[in-house]
Amino acid sequence: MTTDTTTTDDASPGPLGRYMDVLELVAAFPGALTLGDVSSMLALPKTTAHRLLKGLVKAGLAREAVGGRAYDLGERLTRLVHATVDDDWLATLTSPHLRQIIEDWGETCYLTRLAGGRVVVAVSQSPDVRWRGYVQPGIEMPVNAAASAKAIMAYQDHATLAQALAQPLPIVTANTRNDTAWVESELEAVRERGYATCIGEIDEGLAAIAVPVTLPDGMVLHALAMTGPLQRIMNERLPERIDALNATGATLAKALALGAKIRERGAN
Amino acid sequence: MTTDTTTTDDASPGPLGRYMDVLELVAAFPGALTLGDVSSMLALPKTTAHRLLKGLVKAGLAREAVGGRAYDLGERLTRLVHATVDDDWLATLTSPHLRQIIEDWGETCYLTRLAGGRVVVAVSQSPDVRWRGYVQPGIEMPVNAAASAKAIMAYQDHATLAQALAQPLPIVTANTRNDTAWVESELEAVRERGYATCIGEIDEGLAAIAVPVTLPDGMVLHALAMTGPLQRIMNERLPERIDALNATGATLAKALALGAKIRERGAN
DNA sequence: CATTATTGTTCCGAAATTCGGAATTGCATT
DNA sequence: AATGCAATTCCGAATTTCGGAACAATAATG
Repeated sequence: MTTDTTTTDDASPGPLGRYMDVLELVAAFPGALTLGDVSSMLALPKTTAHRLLKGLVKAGLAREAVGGRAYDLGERLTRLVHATVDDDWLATLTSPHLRQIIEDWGETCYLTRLAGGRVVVAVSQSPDVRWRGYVQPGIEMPVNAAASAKAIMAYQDHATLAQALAQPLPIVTANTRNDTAWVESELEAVRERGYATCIGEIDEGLAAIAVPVTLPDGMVLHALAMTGPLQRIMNERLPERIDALNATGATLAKALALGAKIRERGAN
Repeated sequence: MTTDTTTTDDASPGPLGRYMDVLELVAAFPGALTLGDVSSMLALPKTTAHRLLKGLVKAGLAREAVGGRAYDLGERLTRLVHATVDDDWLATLTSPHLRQIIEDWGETCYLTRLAGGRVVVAVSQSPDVRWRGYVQPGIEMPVNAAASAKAIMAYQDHATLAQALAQPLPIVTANTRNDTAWVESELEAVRERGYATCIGEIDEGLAAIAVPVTLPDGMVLHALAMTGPLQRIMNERLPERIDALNATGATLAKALALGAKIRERGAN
């Protein structure tokens, strides 16, 4: 009778829950994770672990390593992501420019884009490997906290903005605010200054600045951002940083527009 | 023959089969696929489609678009891939060099690496978007056909090679051979010439050439390859191409070794 | 503004699946 | 040979899924 009420319990792992746990583990130790490892690390009976792994393999999410005694990720998984995220060509197009910023400033910078009403990271470049985990392609940037999201949302029509604000806005640190009025005032400030900030609203010690990337037709679908330790980002050289971002942003806008046109031409 | 559903039936979709079908569909129309679409396209009852979609959402593989009336891919999916394929830093490191080749030769080129006994694409750059589908990161290169796989496998110890040859070797075109003896002679030829070829063995009209990337310690874990239409790749300028690949390969070897060292240092 | 289509969601019994303990096979080491 | 360990198969009990039908919510229409 251990089954509690669980009517429409949102917190339940769902049918795929354990499969995902295993998959996550496989991803953590690709090509080196054995059945026994899964069994003991997740405290699952050997039989169950075995069935889950085989299920993943059959689904194409995982595959057995050549030795046969280990598992790693399946092709289907990577294919799914790369097929969907057409940020692929976008990365090719913009990486050099982002790298230029790194050389000049030594800070992590990234390009975000509006996708399905959300702002997600499209391309990111960092001088330090340890930043990789922070801004990964595909990660969503909340409107009420991230500079890059503010920079984009400040230039959307009312409907898009309203939808975004209707979503639950996360509270991450003590500096995060999630009341609609505040967000709107923040966006107004962005429109006045021409750039957006995130001051300890996602991580206490970190700050980010972002500028909108305005396409030739006047639309803003992307933002270019730079992030790093709060003191270093928000120091007296801030105006210079903004100028640099704006300059690169203008270049990117042209490249993006051209890229979209070429891509469209090929999609017949 | 106990029952109709045979016990170890390899062709069965498995428990995740229908989930994957739905996920595939979501990936095909990200942010625009509605419940009804899934239901009718996969000929599933509305109820079933609904349950599958919710399951995917709960697992983090999909998520509802902001409007609430559509679905797109979840963050977890992209995160899994990007976290696993630590080709992430590798891409950062090598993309510029690959792009240089594109500028010089106008052909698709890519870097493969040995991962868990298989050769998989790590980074790929192409002048033409339409090539994207061909060589995508994560895709496996068969030892008996792909130039990049031959280039790597030619320099592995006997055990590794034996394991690779023990795998089922795919026949893709009329030019594909999959007998072990032939593969070994092909690898011997690679060691003599210093480069590997794939002449219509994966696609009738396409060819590829690849050189091993020899790391400072003498190990070969990567290959650098160029691919394109058969007549264009295998023409009289072939020696020049090989030279170009070798030159870039030497550069990459240093960069890779350094990158690995840095990465190792940070993993404490 | 009322009405009608359309789409998304909940309910629930029947059916099929998973669950995991125990026994078996296969592989590598001593 | 013999042993130890990991992977796999077997199978009854229990939980889950399956999908038709009713229901609710939203968009389209008169």
